[in-house]
Amino acid sequence: MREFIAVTKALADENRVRVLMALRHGELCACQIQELLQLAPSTTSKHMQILYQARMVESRKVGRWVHYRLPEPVPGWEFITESLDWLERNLKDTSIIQADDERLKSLRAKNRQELCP
Amino acid sequence: MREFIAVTKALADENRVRVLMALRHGELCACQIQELLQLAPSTTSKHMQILYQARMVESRKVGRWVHYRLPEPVPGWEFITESLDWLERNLKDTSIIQADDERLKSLRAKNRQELCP
DNA sequence: ACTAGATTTCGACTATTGACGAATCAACGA
DNA sequence: TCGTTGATTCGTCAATAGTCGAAATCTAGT
Repeated sequence: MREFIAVTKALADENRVRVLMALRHGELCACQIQELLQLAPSTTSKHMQILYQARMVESRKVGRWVHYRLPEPVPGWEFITESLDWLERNLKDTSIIQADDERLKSLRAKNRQELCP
Repeated sequence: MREFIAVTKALADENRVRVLMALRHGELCACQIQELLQLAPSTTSKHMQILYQARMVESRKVGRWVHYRLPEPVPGWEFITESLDWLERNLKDTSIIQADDERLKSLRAKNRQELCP
């Protein structure tokens, strides 16, 4: 129950929901997430920490850069992937997410070089 | 998106999740919910208000008594019933909910008379 | 070792939220 | 009408949460 509530609390913020929706297209670097959300680096880091602790994202470090992605399905933790499916089904056509998806195209293309050199 | 976040915020509290799980067995009166949660009447009322405004519960008034129940499915609001299904699938076997279910048996039986005379 | 860049941690501030008791409102019965 | 009861609203407090800038940490290159 405690882990479940950690997930529901993680979902109770629009910026974090936007991050999860962005990650459904594939891994993103912390700098790309920060650029997407237009938040301070520290705020972005704090949000990612909450998602990480709720096991809603996984991360790997490449040099200075941290890449986040959605988690692999794990037996016993189906409620996490189910919640992510629930987000996708219901939010993929909303204007905020579609605007984010649009911006993500350029963010993913060019900012691999400019944002994460 | 705003309504969706209202739902995720409503889910971000254990007591409110417990209420929703309790309501899956059928309608409850405010006094029964209050008894189940062991919270002050004002706190209980505030929680139910949050659930009501997120459209996660419906209510009807009978004299002094207010009865709450889970909402009927409404086209365009599938994310609500989907969230409730998500709760049920993943929490019905947890100890907190099972303990609640046990207490609900007596609450539903006797307290129709003692709690809501 | 020094510099630069990315990220995290820290501290402060503001906003939000959960909890309570008191006050208020609505309904009911004498 | 008045007193009682159930529920809601209001006000207060403490805790939590989102945000920022500064500082610290980590990594890489020279």
